[in-house]
Amino acid sequence: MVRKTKEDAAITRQRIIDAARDVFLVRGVSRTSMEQIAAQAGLTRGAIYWHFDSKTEILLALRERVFLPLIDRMDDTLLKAAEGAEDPLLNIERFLTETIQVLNDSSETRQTYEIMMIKCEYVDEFAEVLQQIANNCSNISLNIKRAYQRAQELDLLDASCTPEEYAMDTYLFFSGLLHMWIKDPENSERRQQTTSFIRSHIRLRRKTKTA
Amino acid sequence: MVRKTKEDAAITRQRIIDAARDVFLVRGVSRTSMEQIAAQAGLTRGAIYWHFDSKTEILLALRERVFLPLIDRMDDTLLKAAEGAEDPLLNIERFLTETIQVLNDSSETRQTYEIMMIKCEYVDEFAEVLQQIANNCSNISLNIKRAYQRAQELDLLDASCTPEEYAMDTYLFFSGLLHMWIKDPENSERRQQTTSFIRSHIRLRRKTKTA
DNA sequence: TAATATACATACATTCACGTATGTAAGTCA
DNA sequence: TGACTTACATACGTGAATGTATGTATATTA
Repeated sequence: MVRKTKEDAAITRQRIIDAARDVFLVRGVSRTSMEQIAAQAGLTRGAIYWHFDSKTEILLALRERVFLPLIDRMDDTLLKAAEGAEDPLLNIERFLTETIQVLNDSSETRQTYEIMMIKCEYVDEFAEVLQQIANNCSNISLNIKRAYQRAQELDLLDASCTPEEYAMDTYLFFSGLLHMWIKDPENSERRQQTTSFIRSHIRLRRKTKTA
Repeated sequence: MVRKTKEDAAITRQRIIDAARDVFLVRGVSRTSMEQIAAQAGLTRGAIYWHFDSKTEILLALRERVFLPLIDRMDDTLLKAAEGAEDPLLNIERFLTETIQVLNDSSETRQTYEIMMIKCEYVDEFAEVLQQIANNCSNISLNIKRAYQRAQELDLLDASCTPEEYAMDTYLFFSGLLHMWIKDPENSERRQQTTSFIRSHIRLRRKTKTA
């Protein structure tokens, strides 16, 4: 069994990505060798070098496979919050909850996030990834702001802050929440309270909160 | 000039740490070799191996030198917030502002944070560092909670959330703020607005905000 | 069905970083 | 003042990872 069909090759490629994710998670990206990835995938380095030019490309493939769908999903939810007829605050809450839910449901996503957050060094070729992430984040930030502006139009917002201020506060909350969630051990108390944290965060912003 | 006095040796040790910080920041911890650190410090690997057993020990020394003082300072400020006679909310705000101020003023602190956040992989020996950081954070989190409880006793808190909820929200805000601050480029717009972000975060919690 | 491209495995050469061993001049101490 | 220790520099051996070159059996295609 040497030469495979195209479908087989696609499966092999995915096997490599999955294997890399497993090894990256345990050994960190830098300390992971091509040999280790190959062994985990039940292949040799030759196979890996045929599918990928370098370890960096594997990591990029790993990232694209998880980040892009999630970013799209987040953008969608937030766009609904900004333009939909429904309660924008509820939609922002939904955006936060859904994102955490994805991490909860998909171990692939969860592990990839963990690798990108605390098992990877952003230098040289990888500095640009940080820039891409920043771009995604600023887009999310913008959409959160729009949603809050919509909420203000609907007179749902407490008057103590501007939509811009609420948006930044929520963005920073979200960022902190992701980091906490990833770094906390599985089934930790805080992880399970996440939904509650999100609810109180949103509750703070509602006009009728003292009613 | 070979053998130095004890003071000279201490200076050399510090030179190594400073050099390591410079190289770590550019090349990342894993890609940095002892040789590169030595060159940056104007020494040879022999000197480094005399002062440190491994690269990990240099990184730990680098961390201790910056983290411990900052953690102490944060604990102090928060303790004052929880026990002092002054407005606890103002003291929480001060805690946030002061911490960012340290990052602003001390390039050593700023660079060390950047290394720990995005130029370092938390695996093997370094997994325990993550645990230590978690412990520090949970202590900070606890003190924030106490400060909010004190604020509630003084009837300064808006009633929409409990002190625990406010504390977690502030902790997550703080965490997100640090990450944003470190990742943003120098003199970025957001970095300069940090004080404003903090103010509105605290303003949200004040009872008299609608007055 | 022959030619060619594909999907790997195997083999090889090179580099690089590491740890250690050894050298050495100056400081320290009795 | 001599013996010992310190604070490094230098030299050496080793393993590990890398990239590439080559081999090869099977798909694919004309």
